[in-house]
Amino acid sequence: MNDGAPLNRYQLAELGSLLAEPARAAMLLALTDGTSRPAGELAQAAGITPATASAHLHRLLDGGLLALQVQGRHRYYRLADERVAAMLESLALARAPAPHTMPARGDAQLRRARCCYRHLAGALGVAFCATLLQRDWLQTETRGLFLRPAGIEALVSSGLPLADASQLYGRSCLDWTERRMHLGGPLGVMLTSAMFEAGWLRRLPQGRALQPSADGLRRLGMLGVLVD
Amino acid sequence: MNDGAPLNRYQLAELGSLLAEPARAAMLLALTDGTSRPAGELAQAAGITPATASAHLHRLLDGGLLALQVQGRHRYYRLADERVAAMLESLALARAPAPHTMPARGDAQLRRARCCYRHLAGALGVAFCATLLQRDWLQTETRGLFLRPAGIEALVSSGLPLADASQLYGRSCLDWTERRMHLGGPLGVMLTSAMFEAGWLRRLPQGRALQPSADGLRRLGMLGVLVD
DNA sequence: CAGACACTTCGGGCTGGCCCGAAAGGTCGC
DNA sequence: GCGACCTTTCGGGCCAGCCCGAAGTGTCTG
Repeated sequence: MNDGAPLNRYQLAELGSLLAEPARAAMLLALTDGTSRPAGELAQAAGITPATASAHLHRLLDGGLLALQVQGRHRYYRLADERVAAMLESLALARAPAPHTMPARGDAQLRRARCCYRHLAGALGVAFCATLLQRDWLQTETRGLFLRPAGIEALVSSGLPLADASQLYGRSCLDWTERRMHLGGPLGVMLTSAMFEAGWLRRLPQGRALQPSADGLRRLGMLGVLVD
Repeated sequence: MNDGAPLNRYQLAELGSLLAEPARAAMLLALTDGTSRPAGELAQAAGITPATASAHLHRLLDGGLLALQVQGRHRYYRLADERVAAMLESLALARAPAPHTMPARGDAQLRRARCCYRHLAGALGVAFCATLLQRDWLQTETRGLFLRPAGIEALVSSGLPLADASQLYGRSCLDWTERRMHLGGPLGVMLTSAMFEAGWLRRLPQGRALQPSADGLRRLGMLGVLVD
C-alpha cells in the first residue's frame, strides 16, 4: 500500500527468514547446480537429522523456494524456479568483497566457465552472450531475447545441434565473477545443453565448473567468441 | 571449502537473518529509492521505538547492507551499495507471482518509468538500453559497458548534458516488471541524472515512479527509443 | 505378509533475539 | 552553560523457532 513497491516488509522478512537458518541455506546451496536430491541426502548435507530436515524442507516448499517430486518412497527436492537460482546468485553478488579483488579469489576454472542453474556462465558465458549481441543474432522482444534466423544458421553450421531454437526465450542473467550479462532462460539452457551434446563442454565430477574442449574453443573462436 | 561456491551456508544465513525481521525489511525497503534517512525517521517507518531501531541499524551496518553518514546530531543511513539495491530487486523478482500476471499488477506509471536505485528502469529504461545496444553505442569490456564516442555525440546533440561519459562504466540490471535488461552502474546513474537536468524526466513526490516529459519522449523517440 | 527403508509427525527442552522503558552520550541553539 | 533534541546503550521480560528422539505412515523387496 506504500507505493507500487514489489515487496512489502512482511514478504521480504519471510523470504529472509527462509534463508536465515544455516541448515536451510546449506540445502539451498546444495541445490544451486539444478539437481534434484532426496530429503535424506539434503539432511546429511546440512548436518542435521532427517526429522529436522523434513521440517526445514516443508518450510522451503511452503515458501515457494523448492519444488517436490515424489518417486516411490523417495522425495526429490529441487529449486522451484530459475528465478530462485538467480536470486541466490544475486545474494552472492551483494555479499561479494570489493569488486576488483573478488574475481581473483575464485579458482580460475570456475571463473572461466561454469553452470549457473543450467546455463553457461563465467567468462565464456559472458563472451558468448556478447558475441551474440554484437553480431545482432539476438532479437530483443517484450517476452525476452530470441535467436534470429541468421544466428541459428551460424550456430548450426558450426556444429551445434539446435532444435526449435527460434521458439525459446532467453533472459539476461548477471554474472557474479564477471559482473556482466550472460544468457539464461530456456534459450540459454538449450544452447548450453547443445554445447554438451556437441562435445564443446563437459561437466566436471564435482562443483559447478565446466571444462571446454579444445574443439569447442576452436569453434567458438571461429564464431568470434574469444576468452583470455 | 565445498567447491568454488561464492557463498557458504553461514554467510547466506547471516544475510538472510538480516532481512528476516519485518522491522529491518521495512527500513531497507524505505531506502530502496537511494535516499539517506536519519535513524528516527527509519524507526517511524518501521513502527518501532528509536531504541529498537538503533539496534537494527547497527546490525545492518555491521552486515554491510547500510552505510552511515554522520552529520551533526543526525545520523543518516543509506543502502551501502548499488549491489544491495540490485539484490533487493532480485528478491522481489524471485518472489513475484507468475511472470505473465505480474506486470499487470503494478500501476501503469511505475511500469513505464521508475528509478531503480538511482538509474532509470521500467519499459522506458529497457527500451533506452535496447536502443543503445542496437545502435552499437555501447562497448562491452571486462570492466563493464562503456559509451562509444558515436553514442556520446548522438546523445549530446539530442540535448543531453553528458560530462566525462566515456569514463563511466555501466552494468546490466534486471528489470522486475519487464524481466529484461536495463542500464545501471555509474553510467546508468549519470545518464539518468542528465535526463533530469535536461527536463526529459521528473521525479514524482512519492514513490519510485518517474514522469517523462513530452519533450523528453519526443527526443527519445528521435533517438529510436519507442515505448507503447 | 514381514521386514527394511525413506520420510514425516509429535512432544518437549532450550536458546537466540526482539521488544520496550530508562538512562546516558553527543550536538545544537540561545 | 542550560535545555532541547537525536541517538545509543543497558537491563530484563518474553516468545518464536531450532533441535532431537521416538513413534507413525507409506513404499518397496523377498
